[in-house]
Amino acid sequence: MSNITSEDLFKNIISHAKEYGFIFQSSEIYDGLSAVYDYGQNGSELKKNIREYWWKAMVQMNENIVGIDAAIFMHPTTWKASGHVDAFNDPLVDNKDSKKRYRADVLIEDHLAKIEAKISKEVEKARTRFGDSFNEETFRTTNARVLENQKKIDEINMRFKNALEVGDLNEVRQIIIDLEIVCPVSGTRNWTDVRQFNLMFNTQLGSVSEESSTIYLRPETAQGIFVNFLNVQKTGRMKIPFGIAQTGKAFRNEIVARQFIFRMREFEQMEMQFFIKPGTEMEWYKHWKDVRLKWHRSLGFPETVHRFHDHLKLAHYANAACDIEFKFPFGFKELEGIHSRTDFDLGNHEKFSGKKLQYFDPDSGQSYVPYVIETSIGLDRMFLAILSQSYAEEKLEDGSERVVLRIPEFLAPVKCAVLPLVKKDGLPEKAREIMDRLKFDHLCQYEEKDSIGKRYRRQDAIGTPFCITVDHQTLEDQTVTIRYRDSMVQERIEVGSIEKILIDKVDMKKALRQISG
RNA sequence: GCGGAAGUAGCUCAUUUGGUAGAGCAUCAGCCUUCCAAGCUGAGGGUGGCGGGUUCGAGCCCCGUCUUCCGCUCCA
Repeated sequence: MSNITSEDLFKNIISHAKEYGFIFQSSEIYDGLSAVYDYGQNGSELKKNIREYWWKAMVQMNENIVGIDAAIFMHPTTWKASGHVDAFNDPLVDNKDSKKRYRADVLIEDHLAKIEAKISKEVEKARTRFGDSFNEETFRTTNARVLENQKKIDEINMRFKNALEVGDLNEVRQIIIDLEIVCPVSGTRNWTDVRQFNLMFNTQLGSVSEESSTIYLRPETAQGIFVNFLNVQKTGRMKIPFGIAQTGKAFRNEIVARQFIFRMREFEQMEMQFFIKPGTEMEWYKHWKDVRLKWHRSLGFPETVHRFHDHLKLAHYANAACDIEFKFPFGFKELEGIHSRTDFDLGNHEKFSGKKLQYFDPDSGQSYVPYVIETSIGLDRMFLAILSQSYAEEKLEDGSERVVLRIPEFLAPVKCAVLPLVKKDGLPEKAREIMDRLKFDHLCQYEEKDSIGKRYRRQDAIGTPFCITVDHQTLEDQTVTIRYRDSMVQERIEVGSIEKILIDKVDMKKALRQISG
């Protein structure tokens, strides 16, 4: 459809996802939960297949990459070491007029700096007045105006410190109001409440609340790999370079979460941390960029839907970083990140745990903290990429319309539908017989309700790549028609050859061969 | 988070100053038997997002709340 806007298209994809059992809003009967979604009967299959394809491509196809499955709960110190506790724990306040958001502590500190500047000015004035005989120390401890300002600073500091310690955000707001701090943009004092935006969800470990300690739901899976670096390296006798892969849920308390499953509070990551010798990071960085792009391209979508986006402003842990972006209906957006994380994580875990996280290099006879190249892809985003790229509204030659999901065959939720042309004359029995054989290899569906055309359309809508139709001729010569989702072409094939043909067409092997060459 | 819009059956939508809620499609049962949706008959399904208020009476008016969408803002 050429005249459909991308906004409408995206809306249609979302309703299609719900109508055909791919994605439901979480807790919908209770009005839903914002930015949390459930995968339905078809969605969970597609998601599982994507995960499996990633896992095979990363772990099964690479001798030097192994997988783990670390717990979501981790020791709280993990997140101090990773930088998540400090970096994402700020009290924020908005100015209602300018709509600008500020860190409350920064506003107050800026105000303190202004008072501090006043003091410095007094000191400088005095210095020029008194010349060589000037004693700054004495001046600072005796001058009335300096003392008054210093007293102000101390009082504010004390008040602010207390407020933060007891977590009294109203008091923080009151400080801003009492100090008559204005917004640099609007110049007004029209402030919202001060709010704490924590990136991480926390919960209690321990059944009795008084004895319990606060732990976090992991905001990324990577740290589960880093804290197990030594365990895996030693028990697996891994030699650098080697990688550890993991898929699993992560949780982020997003301030604004939107665009369907693109940004969710609970989501699944597929990550691989590749441990290397320091100094070799740029070549490995390039290597994994190439490898990962190849993986994406192996799905057979047009090359124009992917592009690299290099990060100019780097995160605290990285010395090179880029995204593989995908052309979603709402524009190019990050799908996978490839980061050169240096020895930031392992180094910090060494510091915080007091354990040596080093690798002994037998060639050089030296130990070092390995550098890390990370590949990190959002499974839910990958799901959305495949869903939106596969979705097509078609006008057929006879004037009718169909909605079809051209999901790569080996990822499709249902691989094959078995359909008796009519619901009598022994055709259902024959179809059941075929179904019972195929189900050992693939997830298949049997359908006998409604006209054959209607059933084909239903299978198109969930992306089933093949339909096997049993008709009267089948009973005579043991042949059926196989009907292709994308072309709608039908062929007559022998019943006995169905299994072989299907396996050939839906096997993941073909795609894996493509990326391993 | 701020501003705007919306929420009626599984879906798309009606119900013209407030007077006991309807259609199409879908679903289910039966009939028909036909290789690309839309044949016939019948049935089920809604305390109008939720809570409160005004009123003799609220899907409709008012307030709150939840969810979604759009714009802004934020994003390791």
